Amino acid sequence: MSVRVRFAPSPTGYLHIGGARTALYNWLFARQKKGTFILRIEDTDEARSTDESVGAILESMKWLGLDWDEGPEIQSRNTKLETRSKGSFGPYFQMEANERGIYKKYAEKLVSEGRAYKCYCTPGEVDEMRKKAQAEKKVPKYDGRCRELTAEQRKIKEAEGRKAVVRLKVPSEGKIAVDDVIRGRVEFDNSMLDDFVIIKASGVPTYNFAVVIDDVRMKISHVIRGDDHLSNTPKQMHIYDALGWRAPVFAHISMILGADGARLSKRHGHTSVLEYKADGYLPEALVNYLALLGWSTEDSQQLFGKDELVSKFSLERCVPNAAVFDPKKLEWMNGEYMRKIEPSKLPDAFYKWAEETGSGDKVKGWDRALASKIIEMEREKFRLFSEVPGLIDFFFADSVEYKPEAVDKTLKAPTAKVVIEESAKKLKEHDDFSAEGLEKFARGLAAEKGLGTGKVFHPIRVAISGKTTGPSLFHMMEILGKDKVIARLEECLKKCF
RNA sequence: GCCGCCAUCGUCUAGCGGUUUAGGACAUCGCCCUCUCAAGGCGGAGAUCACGGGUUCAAAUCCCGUUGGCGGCGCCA
Repeated sequence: MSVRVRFAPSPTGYLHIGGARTALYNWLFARQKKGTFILRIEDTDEARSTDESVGAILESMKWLGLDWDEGPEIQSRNTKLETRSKGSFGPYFQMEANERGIYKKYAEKLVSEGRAYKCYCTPGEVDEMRKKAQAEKKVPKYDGRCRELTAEQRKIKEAEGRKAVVRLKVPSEGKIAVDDVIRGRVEFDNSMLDDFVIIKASGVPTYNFAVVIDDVRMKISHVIRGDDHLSNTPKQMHIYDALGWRAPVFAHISMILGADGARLSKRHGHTSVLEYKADGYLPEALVNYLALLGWSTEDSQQLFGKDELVSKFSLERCVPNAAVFDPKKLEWMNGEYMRKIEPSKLPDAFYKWAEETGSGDKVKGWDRALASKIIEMEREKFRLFSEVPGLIDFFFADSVEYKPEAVDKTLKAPTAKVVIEESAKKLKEHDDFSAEGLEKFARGLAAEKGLGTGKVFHPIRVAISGKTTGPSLFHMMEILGKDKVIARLEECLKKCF
């Protein structure tokens, strides 16, 4: 049997971290098994689905490198959206299938076979039933009053102008089992369930119904999805049952939590994949981190190339417990991936990021060739692209911004002033502005004044950069050049003493 | 409320009855390297394996219960 899996997001918001991990696990599994990975947009929520969300999801998938293998030819629909993966096809959309009457066809089949029935109760009436049941400390359920309606009674309801939903007949006794790769066999009492809606009054299928129909239509072999769906699975099992279909293999992966143990949400900071892109994370790093959130190898390996993830991933080694998202570790990992980028390619990668994320204003006015040189030199400092400007912009500034802590720490030293004065004066006569030549100069100055090298190096650093951190002092001076170095030393004498 | 899932260092996890003084990674702390920062190297601290009962010669590992966390109980997905 060939492996066919799908990622089925609902387009009601951006692709978030949890969804991205679900997509990744599906993708990894498909690639490893040489199977098919399908993207299916579950847009049956008529009120909340938006095209912007679809666009954001597709963009996120592409950025993460999670390409899908199948889908309808792109022609009429959403030509504005760049929806294609590697071929000339987009994702599947449930509303498209709905327009073709697919779900309705199956629902009618179930009705004609007596496995489902039309229900004319209004949402208000059903709500009342639930409230009443709850008041009696019973499971809040629909009471099945439309189950045995005669043709005559239906006619009357319809004449009243009532719109019907279709409900599935669910046995009130017995149990139904879900076999899950990660959790083993989980049993549910049928008495917990009611005759749930499979087709809404609008004619649109509900989530549980559409999922099952599509998973079967698309011959999905393994359903890998979030834990939050485990409680829905018995409903879906009853649909498989009623239709006489065999259920796929299930794998419910655990949830991702915020630091406070609550389900990851906006208040925990960034949760959308695109926000991570904007923050200057590398997709390879996010993928690696997400893969490790709930899955691991026996030797606790941390860094994986994508091919390695594909070959080593396994559903059996996914843990059943929820994981807390740790931004610190992601950041560390991103730094690892930054340093994996070939030094000569880092500047272009940075500029590409700046363009794509609209961060161009931060690099405005920079001499690109010079900036590239600096970026390459400072490559080990960067953990995120977004912190690059803050780390190197002092090279391009017209005047130095002196950090108070830096001034306190080094310029307060009694010898600092004379060091800067002497440097400014002597450097005017000094022509070798190579890093080596400058180091020789500074060491010479230290010897001449009988000072430790630190007493010379540090004040100069602060005078020309305004801070105690930064690149190697002499490389920094070389790049800045004679004129700027002297100007900044003089600026410092005016401003800081 | 009912049902379900889960429970090992602060965090991600290894562990699948004896080889464990419970291993790795992030974070944290210290030392080294060093003109600063970063990177790197070395080392430390950090978990009576949620708690309580069993089963067993032997339990982090198996079973039951309690507690706690999370999820679900929609004409949302």
